[in-house]
Amino acid sequence: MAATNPSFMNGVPELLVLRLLRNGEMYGYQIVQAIRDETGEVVNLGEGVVYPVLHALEKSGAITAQRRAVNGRSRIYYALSPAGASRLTELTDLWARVTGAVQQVLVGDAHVSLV
Amino acid sequence: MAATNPSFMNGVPELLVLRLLRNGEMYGYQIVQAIRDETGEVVNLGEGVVYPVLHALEKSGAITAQRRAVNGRSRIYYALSPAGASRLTELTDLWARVTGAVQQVLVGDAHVSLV
DNA sequence: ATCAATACCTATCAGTTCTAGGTATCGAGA
DNA sequence: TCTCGATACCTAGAACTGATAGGTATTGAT
Repeated sequence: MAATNPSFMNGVPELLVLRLLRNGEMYGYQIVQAIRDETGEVVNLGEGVVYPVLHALEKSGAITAQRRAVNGRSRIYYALSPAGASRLTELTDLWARVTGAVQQVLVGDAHVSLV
Repeated sequence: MAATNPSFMNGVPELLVLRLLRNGEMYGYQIVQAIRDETGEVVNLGEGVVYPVLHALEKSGAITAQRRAVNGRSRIYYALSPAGASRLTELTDLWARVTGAVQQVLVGDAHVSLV
């Protein structure tokens, strides 16, 4: 990151996880699948990516964890905290700003070579 | 990267540089400023980022370099090669796919928690 | 004479994602 | 019964890349 530059797509996993949790609690394995499914497999984050993100988010207080047994399977359900909601808003804004800025370059013809 | 996952925003600097050069040749310092200006300072890539990208692109044959003196200043002008144009198309597509996929998650309400 | 701007460069740090494993349970099918 | 795929969790280390922080040299303005 840096005060100057908004760490590009770094944080995309974080953004996706937070956004998914906004619709209700989910557990890790489910999140992994949801990301794969909802993006039409364009984005396919492995468990090795998602779990550490979840742990970091929990540690930072953005989400809360609650172990629960369902169908004889132990799952850890995560829920968005108020702090997490703020963080989500923040990241969503950043995402919009950055993609918008890049898009502007992609579309624009501002620059014209005068050699 | 990986066969499975399209290295997120990694490559944004590369994408921006290639796109700028599509409008005509430019030199490094100019590119740094163009990125800053055209993105309204949202994206501000330092010279330490841009120059290495230029060198890598030249090495891979995506752009060609030509040293020229202008106003007593030595500049290295870069121009897009056909290979670079292909690469640009490729990256632009990837960019659209990834941002589209993320957007889909950001907007969608597909997931509903049934607990 | 100094200092900001121009114009180039590289080495190293820092941060994240990806890979590649590992454990354990459940249910279906051979 | 035994196996194997799916479910569900986890971590360590590799790999990549952008960011930082320097460095050199010239021009032109104060």
